[in-house]
Amino acid sequence: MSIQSKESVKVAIRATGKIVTMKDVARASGFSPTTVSIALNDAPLARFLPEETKSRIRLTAETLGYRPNPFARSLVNQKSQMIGLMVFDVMDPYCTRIVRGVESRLFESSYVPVFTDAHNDADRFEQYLKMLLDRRVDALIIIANWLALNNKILEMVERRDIPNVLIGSGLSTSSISSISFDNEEGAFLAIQHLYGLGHRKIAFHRGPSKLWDTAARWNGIQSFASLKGLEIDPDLVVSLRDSETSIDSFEGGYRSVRQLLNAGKEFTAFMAFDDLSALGAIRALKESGREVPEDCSVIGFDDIPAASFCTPGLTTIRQPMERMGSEAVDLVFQQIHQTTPSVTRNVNAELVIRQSTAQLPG
Amino acid sequence: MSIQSKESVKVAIRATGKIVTMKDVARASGFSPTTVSIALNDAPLARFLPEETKSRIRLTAETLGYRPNPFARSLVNQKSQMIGLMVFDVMDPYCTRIVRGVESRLFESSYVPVFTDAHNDADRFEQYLKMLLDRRVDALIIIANWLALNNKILEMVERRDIPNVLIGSGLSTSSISSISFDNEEGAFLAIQHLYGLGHRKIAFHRGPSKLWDTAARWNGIQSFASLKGLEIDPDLVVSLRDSETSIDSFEGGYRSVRQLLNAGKEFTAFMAFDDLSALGAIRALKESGREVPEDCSVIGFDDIPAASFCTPGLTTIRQPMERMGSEAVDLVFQQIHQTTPSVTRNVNAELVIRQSTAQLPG
DNA sequence: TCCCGAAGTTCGATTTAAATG
DNA sequence: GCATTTAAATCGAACTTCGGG
Repeated sequence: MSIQSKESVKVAIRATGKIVTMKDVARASGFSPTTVSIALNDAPLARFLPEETKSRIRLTAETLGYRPNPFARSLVNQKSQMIGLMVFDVMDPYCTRIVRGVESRLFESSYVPVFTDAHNDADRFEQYLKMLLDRRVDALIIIANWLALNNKILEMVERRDIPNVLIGSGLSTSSISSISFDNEEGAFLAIQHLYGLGHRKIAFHRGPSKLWDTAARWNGIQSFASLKGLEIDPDLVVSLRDSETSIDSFEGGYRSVRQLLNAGKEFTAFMAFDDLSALGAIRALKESGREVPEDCSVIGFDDIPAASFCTPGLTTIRQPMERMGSEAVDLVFQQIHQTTPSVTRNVNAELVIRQSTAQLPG
Repeated sequence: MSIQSKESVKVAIRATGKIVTMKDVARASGFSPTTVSIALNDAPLARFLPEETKSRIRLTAETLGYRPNPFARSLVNQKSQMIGLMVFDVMDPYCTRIVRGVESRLFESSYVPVFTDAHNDADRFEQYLKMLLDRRVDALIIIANWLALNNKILEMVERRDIPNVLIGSGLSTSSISSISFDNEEGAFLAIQHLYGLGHRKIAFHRGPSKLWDTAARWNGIQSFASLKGLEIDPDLVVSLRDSETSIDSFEGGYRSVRQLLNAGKEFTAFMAFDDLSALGAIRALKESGREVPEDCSVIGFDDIPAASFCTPGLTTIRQPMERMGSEAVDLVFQQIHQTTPSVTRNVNAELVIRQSTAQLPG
């Protein structure tokens, strides 16, 4: 009786916001904390507990509104059930869709992402890395491009020996996993598309030399060119500057096309480094009185959201970013659960045809 | 001597990845764990410790590479140093910039955001809410629009009595803080701009009735109209459907304009509900052979990134989203540190003039 | 010996109350 | 009694070991 009345007090306390602990469940159910723990976690020993006991414990836990304290739990098993998500720039539409992919897959699990954004700055990245490590995240998912190549950072990750995966960088070592996109194939598809529409005088926009992707895409272009005997006019090749951050590439595309136009170069198609620079290119073309795609076809790379929202819709090479995100999660889970060695997984490119490219008249 | 050699063993162990605890620092420095804790945290009692002691402890902690275990710490002081960030849809460009704002301000503190994305789904939102609460986040920052109005959810937040702030919803109660945007002012500025350019036959695009913003913006429009004696032709008012999620509004804008055009309505300007629907409107106009802004001016709302990347650049009402994000952080910190009551803070609208609006000829 | 259940230790810190010279 | 330092309790759960029927 007195126990009963104590319990109703407890329930009243909970309603006022007090936290219910396992001990409370134990008291209320009449079992010891040990038994409660075993029952609620379906621990190995739980097979010896009669169903009656287990269900009674579960019931009281339920009615008391018991929720295990994650800190206590993490303290004993040394797992945070959190994964560190490191992005180089959320404002970059490229990141956004990857984040979505990561989040979606993570939601199905009991893990939760701790979000960090490096603002395209290596120092900030490093600080965040330390923070995440201090917080004992169970794994690291890194969306890196410009700054991924900072060796100091990679070494930090390697030394900690923490499950990890790099998204969107060709790099991978014996202790660093990565999801990489087939840039070469993507560029090949892009130029193939333009070529198929009859274009021969194509202007090319190379990315920043610092960026891994640049070389790979250029290889794709060259392999198609040599396959078809297409000549690439060096005068029609412009490069994005290294200093530019991802979001600046709009400006870069704009400037590059103006530069070509001012120099009086003739071309019927422009293959941009990415979607943002393609949009910049379109702006420059329109300002000079040229219509897209009537006077000049433009093709981008990435398939960011804006590519479909602009008019004309931008033909582009789609990176399956959401899938890259979810596969990254799969990869770190493998490492967490089965201590799998690091691997590299590759995803394919896809051509998305919209309205910015058209058959060359004549 | 033997102590010394033990220590070098310890250091060797650290190099192989073993974790250094406070006890290790105590042993190595020759003080008790208590003293170490006091010294490293600059606890009140630290003022009784001689500088000599403190610095020696700090030094050994440093050389041993000691990092406090966050779980143990959280366990005693019942604080996670994490804040829950709840977004209704990361893919929505509206969210992205707010996330940046939140992250930026948070970086300066020792807090870290746990990221969740509701995918515009109330159930998913609720599940995430429970997860975050179970994880004992110290506060909640919620970017909500469509689904914020779900009372069940708000009640959950209220009952938990956890520091919180809602971004982008007019709502606020005695226990829910919010950052709200002056939609009325924004809409006023927009129509004022069009009016100032000479437009009188303006088509309006109302948002979904479910959405708080819709009514506020409409008020802004009407107050300007009555101020200037401008007549609003009911035939030129179209509404976005409720079922549409944020990202669908492109389609909504497109359909609305086609609808007007098919019905043979005449208008020289179109005031969209948001940027995405404005971009949809532009597509519809161009497909019908109308040029923007020559044949029809278009104004958006929000100032998402794509607004500046498209050609013509979209004139729009800018919501200071990054600031809203960082102010949200300020608000929850106030609640965490000084247990301030809930408040509502308002931020102002700003007109951003680009190329999609022009003086009415004649 | 077989269930079933519990006491006690551990995780790594913070904090109170007390002890040392 | 003062200036320093520390033993011991605590946070909440998991797990190992041990005892009673």
